[in-house]
Amino acid sequence: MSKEVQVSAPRTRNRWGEGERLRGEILAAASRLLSELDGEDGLTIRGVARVAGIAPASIYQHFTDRAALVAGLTEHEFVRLRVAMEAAGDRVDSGDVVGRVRAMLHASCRFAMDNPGHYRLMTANGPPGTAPGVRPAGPLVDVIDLLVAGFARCAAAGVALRVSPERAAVIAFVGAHGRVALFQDSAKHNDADSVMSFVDEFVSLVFA
Amino acid sequence: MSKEVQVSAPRTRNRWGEGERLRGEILAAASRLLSELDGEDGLTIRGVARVAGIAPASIYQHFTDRAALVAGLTEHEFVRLRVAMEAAGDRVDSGDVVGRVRAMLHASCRFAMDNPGHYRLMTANGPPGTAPGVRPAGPLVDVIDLLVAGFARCAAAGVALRVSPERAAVIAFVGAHGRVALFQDSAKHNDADSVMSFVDEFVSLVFA
DNA sequence: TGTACATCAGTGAACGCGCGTTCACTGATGTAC
DNA sequence: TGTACATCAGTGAACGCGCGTTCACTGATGTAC
Repeated sequence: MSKEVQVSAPRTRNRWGEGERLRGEILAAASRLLSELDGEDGLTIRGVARVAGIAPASIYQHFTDRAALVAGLTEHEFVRLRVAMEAAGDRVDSGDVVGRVRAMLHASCRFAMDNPGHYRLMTANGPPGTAPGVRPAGPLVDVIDLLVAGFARCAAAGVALRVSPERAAVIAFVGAHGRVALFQDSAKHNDADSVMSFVDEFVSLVFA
Repeated sequence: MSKEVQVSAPRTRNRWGEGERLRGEILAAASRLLSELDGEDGLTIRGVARVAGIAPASIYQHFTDRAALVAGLTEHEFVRLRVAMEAAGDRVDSGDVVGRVRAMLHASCRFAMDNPGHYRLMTANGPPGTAPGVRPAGPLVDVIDLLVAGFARCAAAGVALRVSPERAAVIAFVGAHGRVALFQDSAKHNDADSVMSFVDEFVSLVFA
């Protein structure tokens, strides 16, 4: 696999009042870069600028420094993940409550497998330390809340759970995450089918 | 927290024929460095040399390049993890088959929580891709095999499992890993007790 | 309508830094005769 | 026993590189009068 990264054609600058568009282009370039070279280390100001076809200095009009760029990208990708999970859930007949949960989990696995670099970035740096007693916030919690709601619908529909919906959600997500993360680079164990069936097996464990 | 890293006192060189000792000192220095600055990026040849109190060039007598140093450290830490898990298992009465499995899992969680940098290094770069059909090898598989044996002893002792011992081992380890990895930086959710009880809950799911 | 000025999007060149790696070396300790 | 040489553990200085960041700038487009 080549380490070369495609450099865009020379760009034409945005028109007056459309300067904010470059922010999006920068995030898109960063996202592309992270897909090709996985690992946050490869995600440099200069590298992103090269992919975006702009001068490194231009990035500083939209992000105060490298950390802000990485944070911006992370948030951007979390939105993508949540949207993908919700869409996958909605694609399943609303009567099939268990199927909806499974579909959301599958979507998160697919996201992780399709975007290993992004996923690592998103999960490597967890949410900042949370004071005890306070309900933690952060994008990860939002994702898990999607699953909590899903399991709660199962319980409401009369599907017996061995644990609470909150617990089930954490167990399922943690399991899916662990599975994908641990065998990320193992060709044999990370084909989509075996991951999905592992996750299904996992889910079935929380049901009575 | 200070970013300063304690620099050793000027060292006295090893005696004739004892040059190999420096290899161990280098690994120890690298390990220390990884404890204080977590993240593989901080693990530089020059940084390790500083901590070890030697010249950067000296590292090249024991490791061909930075990658070899990182690989050496990884292997070194995997040995530590396996030893810790085995010792924890042996500390439990051999009649308590379930307790032994739990103890091994707890030991792996404790290792991960005490050495987040090391653990990330060990699990971030999974084993190299394995050809389909071949049983994958690698240090991670060795760790999981410890658990497979543990669950197999449970089954042999008449404790009913909902899945095969192999499956149970993967599920338990993946769950523990996911739990620790996902909430690594979240103060509220990563105190030892809550991790251990989460893992116990997890383990109980695989039993009938 | 012209024209001076303000604002915008974006740049080129330079800075200092820490990095991995190489190379010829130093000085102590062993060995052959 | 002496002495020449080999081997060892480890070093100092230099190399070229890519990085994050800054700063004064350029040229196009809008606005005030």
